[in-house]
Amino acid sequence: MNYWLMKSEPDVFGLHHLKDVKVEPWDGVRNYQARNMMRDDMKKGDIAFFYHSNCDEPGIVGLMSINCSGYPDDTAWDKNAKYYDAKSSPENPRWFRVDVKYKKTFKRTITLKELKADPELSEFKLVQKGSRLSIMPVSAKHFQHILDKL
DNA sequence: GCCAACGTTGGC
DNA sequence: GCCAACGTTGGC
Repeated sequence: MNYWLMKSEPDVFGLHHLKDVKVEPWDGVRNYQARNMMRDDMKKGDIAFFYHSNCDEPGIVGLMSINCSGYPDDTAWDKNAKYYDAKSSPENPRWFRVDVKYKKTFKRTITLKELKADPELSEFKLVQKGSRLSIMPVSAKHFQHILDKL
């Protein structure tokens, strides 16, 4: 089983939204590195941190599980969709998504500030300079270490 | 294949 | 709202 961290802006789609709907496609990702992870590496049963970005208190707010491994993101060929991409088609899909399932809301946010201050997490991509990946792997060791902060 | 211009992300 | 960092695009 693998561990992940996935970012979302709470004003657009936050953990509270996922809690309401339980299961949701993680669509609209238009970045090749993130796509490759969803397409090739994410498996049903994997666990992911839900990270709130672009907000007052950026950080990890809870847990979800991967409910379905990667499959084509059909919003890419929906002309009315925000992330429409003319180069993607049902015959030759360029973008992929997974389904995520709500698992848990933490009692408090594990803030980015806190993660950055932890020397044991210096190798964690999230805290490294200029990291903009919206989806990233988390080692089992880092995952447990972060959970232990609660 | 280089690289300048442009767009996006996301912390602050 | 600013801007640093990074990814993508497209001319050459």
